[in-house]
Amino acid sequence: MKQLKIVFMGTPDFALPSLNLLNLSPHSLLAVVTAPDRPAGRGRKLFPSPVKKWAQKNEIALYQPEKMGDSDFYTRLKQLSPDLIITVAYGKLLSQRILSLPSLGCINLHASNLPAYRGAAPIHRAVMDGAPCSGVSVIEMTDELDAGDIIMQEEETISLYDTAGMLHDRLAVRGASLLVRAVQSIAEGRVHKWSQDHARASYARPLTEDDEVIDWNRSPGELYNQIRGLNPIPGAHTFFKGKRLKVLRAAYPDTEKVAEATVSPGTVIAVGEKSLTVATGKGVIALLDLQPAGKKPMNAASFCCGYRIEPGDCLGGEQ
RNA sequence: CGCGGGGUGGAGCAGUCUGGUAGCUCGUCGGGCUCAUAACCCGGAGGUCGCAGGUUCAAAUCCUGCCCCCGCAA
Repeated sequence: MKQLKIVFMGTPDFALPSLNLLNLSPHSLLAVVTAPDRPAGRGRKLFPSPVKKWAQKNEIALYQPEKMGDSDFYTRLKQLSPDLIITVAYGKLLSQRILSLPSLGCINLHASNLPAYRGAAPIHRAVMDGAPCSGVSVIEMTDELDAGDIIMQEEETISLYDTAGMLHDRLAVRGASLLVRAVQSIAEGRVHKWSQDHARASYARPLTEDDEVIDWNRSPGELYNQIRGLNPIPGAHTFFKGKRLKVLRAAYPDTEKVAEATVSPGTVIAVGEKSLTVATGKGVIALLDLQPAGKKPMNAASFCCGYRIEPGDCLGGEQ
């Protein structure tokens, strides 16, 4: 078996399990590439990406090119002469000449069972859609986004109680394992790849503000999926008394028990010990965990204690 | 110097502008009612009001500095 020289590109937490496993593998991690530090958070301070922190802690060479087309970066990359470039949630598209630089090509770990959910937010979108399963795919990179041949793939069941955060963590770990096995197969020269069924491709659009606002006219099931699909970040939100109110968790709407709401969607039906029941377009949904703007997350009981919400009050509207 | 909200018994909040009795809902403890109860009634315990300094006869409240938490935006 050949010991591969690898350059890794990634940015968020999702990439860390992959880095850890690769670092333990017999292959050589030449360098790590991550997005440049940008002013972020309150006060506009500069924050390093999780991958950058990992690289510093593990003393791996680190690059943070502003642009993929940067010729200095390309030169350095070429000097490293990697056999393989691996990307895991890097956040940037690779230029054509970088794609063709490594002798064994570039591969990407994607958090879906491709060709479903290509693109930016596969985990959130899958849960928001109420999809029964997701997965992890290791693919060859081409100039088309997430469309290259599949090297290895595994399916992951999404339970009715999964949140995007829970699925994210599972896929990061499973993906790391899959990635290392894929690298191994490449090193041993026994890759059995297959092309994606492009006719069945779907895209996971980046999340926008509109995705986060709760439309109480939707059905309880749709709202339930939206809420868990956006948990823990960025969170689904509505408005209460003019202020933003995140809805972090709702009870699974049991269709046999969902009463028909006779009031307009968004109206509070009942204030219980454990939940806040709200009318929707086709029944009711019980909210469990909430977070008013400027406050920490709290359960429905705490929220009802302090915020004096009563049946008849209405959620929604604008600021 | 990006914008903004906040730190008050165990939880969530009001009170701060207009200094002067520590308030509300929930929880908790005890008692009562009840066939019974997480329901209802009565009663009790529990708070350095984030920290430090200042003003004042008097500071949760006004002034100064600091620490911490969070929402938006990126």
